[in-house]
Amino acid sequence: MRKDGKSGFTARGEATRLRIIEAAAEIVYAEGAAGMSLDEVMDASRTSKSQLYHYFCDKDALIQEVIGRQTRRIVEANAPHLDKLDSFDALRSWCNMIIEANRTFGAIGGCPLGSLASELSAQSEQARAGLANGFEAWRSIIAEGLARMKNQDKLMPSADTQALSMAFVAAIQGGILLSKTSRNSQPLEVALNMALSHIERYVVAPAER
Amino acid sequence: MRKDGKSGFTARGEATRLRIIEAAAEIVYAEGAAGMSLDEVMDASRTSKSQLYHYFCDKDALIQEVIGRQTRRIVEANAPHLDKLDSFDALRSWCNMIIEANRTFGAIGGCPLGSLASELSAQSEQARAGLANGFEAWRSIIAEGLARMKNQDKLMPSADTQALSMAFVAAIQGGILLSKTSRNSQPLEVALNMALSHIERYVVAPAER
DNA sequence: CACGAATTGGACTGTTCAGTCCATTTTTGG
DNA sequence: CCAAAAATGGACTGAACAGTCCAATTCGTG
Repeated sequence: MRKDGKSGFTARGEATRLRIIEAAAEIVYAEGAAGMSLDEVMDASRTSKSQLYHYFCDKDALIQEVIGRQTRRIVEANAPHLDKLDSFDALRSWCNMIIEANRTFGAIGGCPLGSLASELSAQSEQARAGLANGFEAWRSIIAEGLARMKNQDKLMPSADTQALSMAFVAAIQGGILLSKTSRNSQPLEVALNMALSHIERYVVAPAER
Repeated sequence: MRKDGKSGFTARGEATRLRIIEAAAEIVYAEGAAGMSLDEVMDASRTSKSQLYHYFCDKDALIQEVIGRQTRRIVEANAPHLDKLDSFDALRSWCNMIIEANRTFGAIGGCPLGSLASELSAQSEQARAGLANGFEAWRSIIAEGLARMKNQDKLMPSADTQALSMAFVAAIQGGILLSKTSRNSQPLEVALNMALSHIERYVVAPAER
């Protein structure tokens, strides 16, 4: 047995494992965790039952991996924007990216993390904890971006970056949910405008700095 | 056959029908629509299979009734507060009611409408439409309350009550989702504070009126 | 190359579930 | 009180599904 990293799987095995998670993530996004059948995953990932149970101890374990993958994807998609947050305009353009992304991919399925959180938080403590970590990771990079703005004197010292970032995630989630339900991007736009205004109160006017 | 109202069922039949909807609503709230089995509904409502199919053409039709029931309950719970909205403080105390209600009943299950919307909007066009109506009914009574405040010169004429009410529902939904996932009421509180501040900008100061 | 480990194929099982069907009981209106 | 309609009981069916199991194949390494 060759040890590649610490996974205990060979390169081929690891590739299969990833293919399964990828396929499962898509199906979960489209049909929910309860709606995903292992047969569908087998078809979509070109694997067999024994492979599924070779790499994951049961369906719940696979769902848990899907949660991790979706968290990583969201953080990866947002970090580039948040890492160079240096003005209120930059914040606004990040919001526009979210609106655009929702229009393009999420108009029907919504936020992959939000949908899973809604479905699983009350059903599985393990899933709930994983999803809470996911939201926290997301909120955290937003908070860091805001903190950076504060350090650059773009935001007032009184701005509570922890609370502001949390409110932002809430606005995103609520907006996406209403947009998905009404099939209209307006609720998300309205919610993000609220979140932006909320932060705008703490923006330091150019003259002041 | 006696015609009671327009339902086509006798009083006993109508009572059975309601008992089924009530039981289904509780189970759906606890386990989701996909997680609800008809056998559970039968047990909880003390009915048989044939009764379920006598009153509802299939499971989807029953779920649709559950959506209607939950909408009505939310509107009924909020209307008393929103009908006498006459100050920013009244708005604030309505928010406190929401936080309290969430702590008491919804800490685990979240918002019955929000959870269903998240689960079903992408799966069933009929359910999505029903849920969109539900959110719209809720938003609408909030908008009416804000409009009343505007008529009483408590809010500036420039306040867009339609957009403000929509943002409020988004904040509620996002806050409830994060609170349910993190098992902490703080996200909901933070989100509602944001929504309140957002409206506070349009409050007419006592001196001005 | 050979041997053990990793990987894969796929049949099989037991359960759960939505939906069907027919028989029985209860109620209603004349 | 009696026929017709409404309401109910509950067995049954077929499909979907998670999970098990054993055999076959491929791969890595000495």
